[in-house]
Amino acid sequence: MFSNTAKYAIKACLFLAVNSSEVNKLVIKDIAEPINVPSAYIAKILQALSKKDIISSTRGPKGGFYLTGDQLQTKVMQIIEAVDGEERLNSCLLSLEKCNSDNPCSLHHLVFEEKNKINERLKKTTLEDLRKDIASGKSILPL
Amino acid sequence: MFSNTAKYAIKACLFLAVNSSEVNKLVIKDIAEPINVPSAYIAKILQALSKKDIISSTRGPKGGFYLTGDQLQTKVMQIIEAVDGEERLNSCLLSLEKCNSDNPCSLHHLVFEEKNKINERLKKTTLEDLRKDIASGKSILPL
DNA sequence: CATATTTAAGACAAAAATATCTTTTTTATT
DNA sequence: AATAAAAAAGATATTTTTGTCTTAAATATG
Repeated sequence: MFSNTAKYAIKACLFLAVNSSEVNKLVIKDIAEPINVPSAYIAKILQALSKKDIISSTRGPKGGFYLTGDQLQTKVMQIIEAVDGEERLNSCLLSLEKCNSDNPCSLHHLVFEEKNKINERLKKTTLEDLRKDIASGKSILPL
Repeated sequence: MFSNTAKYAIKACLFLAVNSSEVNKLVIKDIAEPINVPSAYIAKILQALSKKDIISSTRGPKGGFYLTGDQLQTKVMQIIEAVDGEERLNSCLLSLEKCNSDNPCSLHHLVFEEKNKINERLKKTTLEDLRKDIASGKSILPL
């Protein structure tokens, strides 16, 4: 469905949403270990997310990664697109260039509606939403 | 969503469903070109599908690939699983080992229902079903 | 200002997926 | 029986994804 990189990115952002703040920054090691992702690799991903302003970072002693209030409003889809590009989730199941409802590939109607629903949710759901679910016990932090 | 290999496999099977029969076998070149997949690569995939009895083949002059009546009843999901393995479509979005409704990862409830619906359809829909859709103009052959 | 700590950047490495090439086996036809 | 056509099998090559390592830049603190 999405790449490993995207999964890692979502896990890391969620972990930051739950555990970080502007006054409680987290260093790479303290993110990588709990979410169970190679630390040099997640470092690269966090770097990319930071460059796209999806997360925040400061260097030096007492530095680390964190989310601002604004960044808690990031949609899950934005994270996915930031690392996987826009294509991946929106492309046709059979990779046809112009598959759409007027010119549907053979699997189009099998998945169209549900795929759209999922995409709509990913576009609507924010890190803050997910954080609340975790806080209330509705879901668990991904480890 | 699924691998390139799975997409290629589905395309090839659909092409066979529409264009082949026990008395009208197709050689690799005549499958690879129309569906726009590298012929040496689709050859390997067809080999694997043939070994799993999802398609049929005979060697030598007048040989080639084709589907039997029984094989037209193959479910799309069987093709996907034959090349991608069972994991890919059933695994958790965040790759948690034990994500389920009792122990849901943070994205679980965002996609659970729709993912299930899609999977159910892929498990139910046969090549013959898709062939009919194509014959009736409801969808197009993937090229 | 020197030092230590942290992310940023860039080069490099390994593994997996995708793709190709060569040889072998099967089989229809002459 | 010889030949040619086709898939099967296996080896190799390329590309992409995933992962690591090294050096540079920034910054807090003594």
